Amino acid sequence: MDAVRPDMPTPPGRKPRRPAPARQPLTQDLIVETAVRVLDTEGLDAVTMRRVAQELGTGPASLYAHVSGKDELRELMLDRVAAEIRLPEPDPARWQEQLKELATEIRRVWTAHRDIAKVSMGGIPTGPHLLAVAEVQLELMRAGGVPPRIAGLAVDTLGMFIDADAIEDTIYTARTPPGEDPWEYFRGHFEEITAYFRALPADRFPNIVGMVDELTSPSGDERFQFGLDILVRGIASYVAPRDGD
Amino acid sequence: MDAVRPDMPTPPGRKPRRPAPARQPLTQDLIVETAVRVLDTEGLDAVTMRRVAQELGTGPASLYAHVSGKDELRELMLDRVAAEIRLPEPDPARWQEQLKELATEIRRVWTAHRDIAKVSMGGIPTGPHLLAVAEVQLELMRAGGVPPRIAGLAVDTLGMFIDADAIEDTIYTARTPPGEDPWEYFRGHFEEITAYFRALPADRFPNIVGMVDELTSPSGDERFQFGLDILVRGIASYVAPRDGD
DNA sequence: CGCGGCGTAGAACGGTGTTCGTAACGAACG
DNA sequence: CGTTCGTTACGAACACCGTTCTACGCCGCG
Repeated sequence: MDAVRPDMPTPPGRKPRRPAPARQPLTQDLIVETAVRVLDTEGLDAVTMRRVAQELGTGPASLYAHVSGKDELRELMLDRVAAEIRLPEPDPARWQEQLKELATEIRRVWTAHRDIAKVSMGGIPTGPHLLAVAEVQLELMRAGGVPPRIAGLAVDTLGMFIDADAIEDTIYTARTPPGEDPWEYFRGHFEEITAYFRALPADRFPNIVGMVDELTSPSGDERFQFGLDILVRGIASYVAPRDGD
Repeated sequence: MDAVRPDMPTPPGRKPRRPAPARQPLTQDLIVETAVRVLDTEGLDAVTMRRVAQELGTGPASLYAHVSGKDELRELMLDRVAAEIRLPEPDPARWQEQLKELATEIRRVWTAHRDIAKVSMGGIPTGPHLLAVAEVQLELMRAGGVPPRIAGLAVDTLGMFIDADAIEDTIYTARTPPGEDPWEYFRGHFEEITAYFRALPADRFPNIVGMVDELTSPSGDERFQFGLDILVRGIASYVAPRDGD
C-alpha cells in the first residue's frame, strides 16, 4: 500500500487521484432518482448521461455499470414516476367513474413530471408499476362486463389518449425557458398563434378563422375530460352486446 | 478566373476547390424533398442536417440559407407529407363516415412516411396543407350540426388520436434496422413481448397474463377503427343536445 | 470592365451517447 | 498478514449532432 505519512508533503507528480471518493456508492436507484430530479427541474432534453453524472459528481462512463444506456434509463425513470400513481380499490358498480378517475390520476402524475409522457408514448409498458396500472384498468373493465377483446383495445387507446394529452399540454406550459415567467411566456406564444390564425385568408379557411377562439382555447382540462368522457362512453357501449348501439 | 491550361499540370498547393459545382441550385423545396426521402428510407432519427446535406452533395452549413434550422425543416417536411392527404368533398348526409374516412386517410399517409407522426404530435399545425385538413374536418362537423366548441375540441382530440396511433404503429413496424426483413424482425420482438407477459406472476397480474393474446394483438388497424368509432360516436352524440345522451 | 452582393461551404465550437483501457477498491485466499 | 483477483469507477477518446463564423467564388449590375 502506498499510504503516505501524514506529515510528509505529497511528492511531485503524485496527485491525489480521487479527491473525495467518500460518495455514497452508485446504485441504479440513485441514478434514476437523480435523473428524475433533473427531469423535473430542467426537462427531458436536459436528462443526458453527462448531466446526470455531473449531478452525482462523477463522469458519464460510471453510469453504464448500472444502466445499459439512455433508453433503459428513460424506461426506469418512467416506471419510477408511475409508482406515484394512486390505484383505486375496484368497485364494480362505479367502474366507469373509477376508470375516468384513474385516467385523470395518471394525467396528474404525468403532467407533474413535465414531459415524461414522451417516454411513455410509443413504448410497450414493461415496468412493474406501469403493469400494475394496466392490470387495474383491465380489472375495472372486466368487472364492469367489458368483453376481453374490447378491454384489451381500450387499454391501448386510453393509454394513447392520456399520453397524447399530456404531451400536448407540455407544449403549452413546460416549453418556457428557465428563468422566465411561464404564464407570460405562454401568453406571448398564445397570442402569436391566434393572431396568425386570424390573419389567414378567410376564403380558404372560413371555419378556422371563424372559430379561432374555440380552437385555441387553452383549457387542457376541458379537452381531456371531453375526450375521456367520449372514450369511456364508447367502451361502456360494448358491455351488453344486445343492448343496441 | 484561375483557369489552368489543360496541358499544364496543376501547380502544387493549388487544389480544385469545387470538383463539380454543376449541381442544381439549392432550394428549400429540394432540401425538404431530400429530407423526406431520407425519412422514408432511414427514419426520422437519420434526418440530420449533415445527412441531408450529404445527400445533396454539400455541407450542413449550406442548408441554413434556405431553412432556419432543424425544427423548421421538420415542420416543412410534415406539411409536404400532409399534401398527400386526399381531402373529401363534404357531403353533410355522410359527415360521420367522411370524418372516419378522412382520419383513415391521414393515418395512411402518416404510416406511409414512417415516424412523421412524431413531428405532428405536440405541435400546433401551421402549414397550409395541415390547415387545409383541419379546415375540412371542421367543415364536416359543422355541416353535421356539431356545436362549434365541440368541433374545436374534437379536431384536437382526433389529431391526437391519429398521431398517437401512427406513432404506436411505428414501434412495431418501422423500427426494424435497415437490411433486415421487417416482418421477421417484428415477429421476434412480438414473441419476446408475449413471452415476457406470459412469464409474469399470475397472482399480481391475473388479467394481463390471462389476456395476453388480446393485449398484444398486432392488428393496428383494428385498434384504430375501434378508437375512431368510439370518438366519432361520441362527437355525434353532441349534435342534438335535447336528443338525450 | 470593375465591383458588390449573395449563395456556398470548410472549419470549428460546444454539445451528445457510448466505448476503451486503466486505476482503485474490497474481499477472499494462501 | 500479504497477495491476488474480480468488480467498480472514471478520464479520455471516438463518432456523431446542430449551429455559427468566415472566407471564397460566381453572377448580375452599373
